[in-house]
Amino acid sequence: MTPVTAPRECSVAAALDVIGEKWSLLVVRELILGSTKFNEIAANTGAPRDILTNRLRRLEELGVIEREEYSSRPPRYSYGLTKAGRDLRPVVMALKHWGDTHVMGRTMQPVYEHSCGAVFAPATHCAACGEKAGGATLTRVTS
Amino acid sequence: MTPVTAPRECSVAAALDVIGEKWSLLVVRELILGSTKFNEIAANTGAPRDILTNRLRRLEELGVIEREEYSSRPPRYSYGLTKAGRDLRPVVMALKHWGDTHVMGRTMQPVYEHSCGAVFAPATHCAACGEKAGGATLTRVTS
DNA sequence: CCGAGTAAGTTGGGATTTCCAACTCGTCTG
DNA sequence: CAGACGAGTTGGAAATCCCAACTTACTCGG
Repeated sequence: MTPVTAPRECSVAAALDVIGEKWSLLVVRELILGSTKFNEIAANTGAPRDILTNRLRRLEELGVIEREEYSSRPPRYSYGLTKAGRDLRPVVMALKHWGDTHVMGRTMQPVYEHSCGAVFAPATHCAACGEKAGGATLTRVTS
Repeated sequence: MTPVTAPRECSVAAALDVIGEKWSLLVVRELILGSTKFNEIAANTGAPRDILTNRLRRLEELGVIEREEYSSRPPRYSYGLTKAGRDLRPVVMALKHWGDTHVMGRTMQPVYEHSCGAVFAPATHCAACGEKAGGATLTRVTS
């Protein structure tokens, strides 16, 4: 019997521990969009430089990003996503789509066009069989 | 030419302004999982009660959740998702999947099974034509 | 050689948020 | 009447955040 005060154990919470701090996900967005250098990331996200240093270190520690020394003396580093970081793409895309439809409202045009010509809206499918994954097609295996 | 100091305008940032504060997305998760009452949400998320009050008010203001009076005298409210809130499901699912694979590592079982029998992994498809949407199939329409 | 510029941070200090435990208020329950 | 419940409030300490200025180590133009 878990004590009454124990919050739910959950991988959403675990994920948010890693990328839920302010600026973290914007850093990931920047890296997805191709920024690599400290100043670029700072300018494009608007994050304070000291906080950014913090986030970059932490994300590196946790294996989301990696930095590469592109010059020693003076030591200069560039940043990039690891596989784990690249796997955040669906998260950022989902967030982007939600922001487009529910925050930006009607004041902005949709931003992506699929190769079929339609304005892009994401639909979640099963990666194994390719079929659309609605709520009814999914069964919870663990609590 | 945009001034050097302007951060990138972006719906990801806009979305994070709404649901990027600490606890906000966990509140949404709880509502998706079916919690409706203040104490339930507080216990299951672990959020401090005063912060929770704040987040609930803000999310209501922004149209993500709504509260319903289920008893006047003493006034008691229950919480639920609006359409905008329900549309956050893909975001939470994507986050959950990422947490499962990259944070929980091998210490936990995957949690969903698709009706085809495979362990569920999400793949993003175009909602219009149903085809898989890889990076190359998408073209940016606006900056 | 001198001054300006670039890059990636550090630093100090104040402003803002968060956290926690305890308290309220009105109403049901035994 | 003595709790207990449900949904918050409150006060004050602790942790974070933000900003502007500074540092270090080069490179480039004149």
